Amino acid sequence: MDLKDYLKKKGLKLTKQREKIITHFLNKDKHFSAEELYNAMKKRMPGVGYATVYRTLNLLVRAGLATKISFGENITRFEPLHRNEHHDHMVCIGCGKIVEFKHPKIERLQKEVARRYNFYTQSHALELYGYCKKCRKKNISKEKK
Amino acid sequence: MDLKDYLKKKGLKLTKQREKIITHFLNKDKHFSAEELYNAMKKRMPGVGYATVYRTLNLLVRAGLATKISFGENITRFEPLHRNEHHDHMVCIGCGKIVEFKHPKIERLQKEVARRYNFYTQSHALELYGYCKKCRKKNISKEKK
DNA sequence: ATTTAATTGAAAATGAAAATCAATATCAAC
DNA sequence: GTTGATATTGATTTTCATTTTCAATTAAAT
Ligand SMILES: [Mn+2]
Ligand SMILES: [Mn+2]
Ligand SMILES: [Zn+2]
Ligand SMILES: [Zn+2]
Repeated sequence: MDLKDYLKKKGLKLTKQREKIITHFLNKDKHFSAEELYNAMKKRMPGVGYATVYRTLNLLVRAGLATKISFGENITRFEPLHRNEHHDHMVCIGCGKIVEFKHPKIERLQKEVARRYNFYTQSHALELYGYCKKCRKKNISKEKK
Repeated sequence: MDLKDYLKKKGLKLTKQREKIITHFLNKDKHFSAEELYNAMKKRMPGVGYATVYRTLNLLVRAGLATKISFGENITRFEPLHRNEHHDHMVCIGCGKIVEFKHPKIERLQKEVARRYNFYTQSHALELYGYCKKCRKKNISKEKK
């Protein structure tokens, strides 16, 4: 964990709640919303406050250990960055399932477009919205009724 | 305008404010936020209410003449759909400028990935965040100071 | 012109996220 | 280990974007 380095550098403290929230967040490989993470933490730390979860999540972003992402809902989600492998997302609008994928060729073509427009890209977001295999099947059987 | 068809079909009415808001929105080729459009309309229709702008924008989405998009800010933007040509976006995080681009090859590769994962794509979002040429220059000259 | 239902603007309500603040916990210095 | 400065906590309030409510107004079909 080079979180400790960050905290020391900034004169911040490692509290019990931070430790537990961060451990939970970084271990589960999910795209947590603040609410989801809060609910998960309540079970292990009944006293936690909502605000602490928000604060910790933002701390992780500042420390470079997480990023904010949004999947078309009007809520912010957070994604651990410790694996540090860039990827994009497929989001099932039926069940909410999120599938990660990599596609180097697409990445390359994105750079190409940017260059064409004299645009200096810092980050990008690519999301496919649709139905996963399961939800697709469900939809088809519904339509038949 | 096949907006009138939609209104008739749904038993809705074409009011003065709707007419003006919609005309303004569809003519300017911008990615309006509700607030921006409200401010633009206030000048032409001092009495308009904020709620009416929101309602009209949502009406356009329901009618299939606009879509909601979000560019990483925590506000919703609306994009006219009348040209009906799909495109993706480059967003300048310096000046807010939005550049539209098309890249059929990227689109094709997206479909390919989806197929690979048995994912049935309904829509997608691809946004490049970075600096436009102008803002790039500004940044460089700042760094030198 | 009459009637009916949709629409409007103002204000209140909502929901996610951030800010406030008094009480508490961390941790570096002793 | 104790102390003390200061960062953090949880509860609460505030903010901000968006939606809802509601009484008054307006569109448009008859
Ligand atoms: Mn991911
Ligand atoms: Mn556009
Ligand atoms: Zn699904
Ligand atoms: Zn710019």
